[in-house]
Amino acid sequence: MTADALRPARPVTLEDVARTAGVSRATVSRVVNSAPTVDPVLRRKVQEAVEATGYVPNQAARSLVTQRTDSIALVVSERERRPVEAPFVGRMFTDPHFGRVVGGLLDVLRPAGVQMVLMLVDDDTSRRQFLSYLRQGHVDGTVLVSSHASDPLPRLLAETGLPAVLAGRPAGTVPLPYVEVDQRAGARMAVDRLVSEGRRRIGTIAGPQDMPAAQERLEGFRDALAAHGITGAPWAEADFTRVGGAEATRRLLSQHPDLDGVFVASDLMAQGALQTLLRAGRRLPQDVAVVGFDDSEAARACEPALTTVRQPVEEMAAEMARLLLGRIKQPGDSPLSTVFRPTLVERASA
Amino acid sequence: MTADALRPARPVTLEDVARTAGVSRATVSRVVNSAPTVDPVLRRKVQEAVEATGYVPNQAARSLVTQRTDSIALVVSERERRPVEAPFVGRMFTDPHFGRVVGGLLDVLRPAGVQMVLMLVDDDTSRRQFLSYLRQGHVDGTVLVSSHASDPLPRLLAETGLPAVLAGRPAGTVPLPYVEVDQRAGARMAVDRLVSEGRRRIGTIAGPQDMPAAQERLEGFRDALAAHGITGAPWAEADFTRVGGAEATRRLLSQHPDLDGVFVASDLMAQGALQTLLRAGRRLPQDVAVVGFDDSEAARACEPALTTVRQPVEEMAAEMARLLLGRIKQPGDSPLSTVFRPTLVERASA
DNA sequence: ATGAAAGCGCTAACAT
DNA sequence: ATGTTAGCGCTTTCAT
Repeated sequence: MTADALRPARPVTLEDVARTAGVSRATVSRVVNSAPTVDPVLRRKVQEAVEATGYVPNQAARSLVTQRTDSIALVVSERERRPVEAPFVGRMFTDPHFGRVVGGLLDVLRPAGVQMVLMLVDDDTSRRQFLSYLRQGHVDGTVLVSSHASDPLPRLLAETGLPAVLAGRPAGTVPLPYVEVDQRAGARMAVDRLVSEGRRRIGTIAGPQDMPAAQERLEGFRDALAAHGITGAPWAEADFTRVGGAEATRRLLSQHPDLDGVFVASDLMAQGALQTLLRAGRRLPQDVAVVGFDDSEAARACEPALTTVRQPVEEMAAEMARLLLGRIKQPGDSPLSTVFRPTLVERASA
Repeated sequence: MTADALRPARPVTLEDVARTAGVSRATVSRVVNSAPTVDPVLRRKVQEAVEATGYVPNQAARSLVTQRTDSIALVVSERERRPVEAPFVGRMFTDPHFGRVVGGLLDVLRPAGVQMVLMLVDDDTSRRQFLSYLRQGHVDGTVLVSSHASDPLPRLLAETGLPAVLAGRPAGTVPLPYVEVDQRAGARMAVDRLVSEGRRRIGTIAGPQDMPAAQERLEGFRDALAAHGITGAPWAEADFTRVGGAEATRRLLSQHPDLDGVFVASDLMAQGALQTLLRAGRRLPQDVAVVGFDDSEAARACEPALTTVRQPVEEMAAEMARLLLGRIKQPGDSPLSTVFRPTLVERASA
């Protein structure tokens, strides 16, 4: 009946394990970090001591010497909100897209033992705070989701020289790897579908034209139509929200009541577009066929279910995590971006 | 033209600031941590030196000595998925609810300078990993979102004795504070609305009956109907997803084709319910009135827009953050839970 | 009010 | 292959 019976409140350290196993701290450290050069016998002994003591390494101490934290930041950068608007974070978090990105990242990070710190940047102060956080070495790298083209953060992030990956191609030229889907190819698939369904009076609801992704979807749309000999197709701009999509569709429809096909640059906006079309008495897809973009849950929730361009969000997020971990390991490697191929998911709306 | 011109790659430390300011490290530390006992003159000097050098404290070093990390974990605990199912994380992350919780938490954590680490627990391994992570002192506290009643995590978390707050009342008796909405009151509001609209043949689509929240919504529904002299109302159980809601409604409808009102225990399920009702040829709300629960974006996306019981998700999440920060500061305080009042949001479906 | 000095727990040379 | 030792950057007694 020794004092061992009651485990002390004091956390177990390397020292304790070393004493229990009858070896030095260095050896315990080697075993814990699975260094190759350890005698199998001692290794067993240490492993048993670790088990017996319930030892868990102290990350702060480890980081202090290794200069690594085994964690990365997922940074969501949004446009500053005016004081009138409510508290609580902006659009990104209420978009189902966000959760899927988190899921894809976690899928790669967890097996690698890397934690994810979630940060929101939406004004000068939070941007400054985030940048010091980075420079402090709080995290080993960053995945940045930036939602607007005028965002200075991608460039500032690149200037830190620290490992980072962008979700989507940035607006200007930023020397940072990014992951995205081939926007033009996606738009082309949508158009081809509409045309093959016999539609000729085709319009589009585009996303915010200060965002590269939205621009490319619009350009891809036009190029694809041109390939079918159609030019000057009508379009309206919206903000990637459902309500925005509904309003833009109203504008488009009032000017072009004879539309028989619409490419909507996001499923959320398409949800709004369907509402507007239905209320305007159009039958879907008989009178107007609609193709969305994303293949989010919203597409399935639509009535009729939405034919849409699938963006493999989770796979893309997983790739971002892989790219980032790679750059953390080999900071010298040249920044390699990845572009995914979209696919068309055929449902009822077109 | 000194060597100062080119800032060294080596990060600035307390030592550097001390030298620049001509004081000891201790004094710099006091200034940085705004200790009261510092001469105003020295304080200025130090502040200037901090500014000049661009000093940022090293969190690892600080944590090592303070035993605090200024970060908390947001843990999502989900039921283990069968190997057949795809990789990538489960339901929680694709639920718009999740993003709103994140938003509410961040709203309180950011001003407090506390970071949020996102973790997913979905099997024994990840549960064990999370618990060591906690015991290692990686984070100062935990917000746990547990999605199923059989989850052992709330109890295990309580047993660590570390600061923690639960999102929603736990299944058994767990000595941990929680935040939730008054589920029964919410169900009563829904029923009262349906009854006041003249409905008498009322049914409900309940959530998974192993979840306390789902149970209480069902009980509240029955109690409220009883208060109106209605008993034996039909019900069907679903899993809080849109598809599940659609199927459950089909079952309910086939057995009770004369229903004229339905309380659906979540907006997502209500979205599915509306689809089923519409396809069954019911006019909404003339033939069947529907009331949902949550007031999520899904409610607005419904056609017709969904009358629903609003759960102030962001406010509740903010309260969780406040509770947790309080317990981190005063671990002795008794665990105080908070129950929020729901409100009815009137739209077109009832 | 300030400084000197002792660690916090760990890893990585270096020595053996 | 193993142990010894010197820090990593910071806070916090303890003197002064």
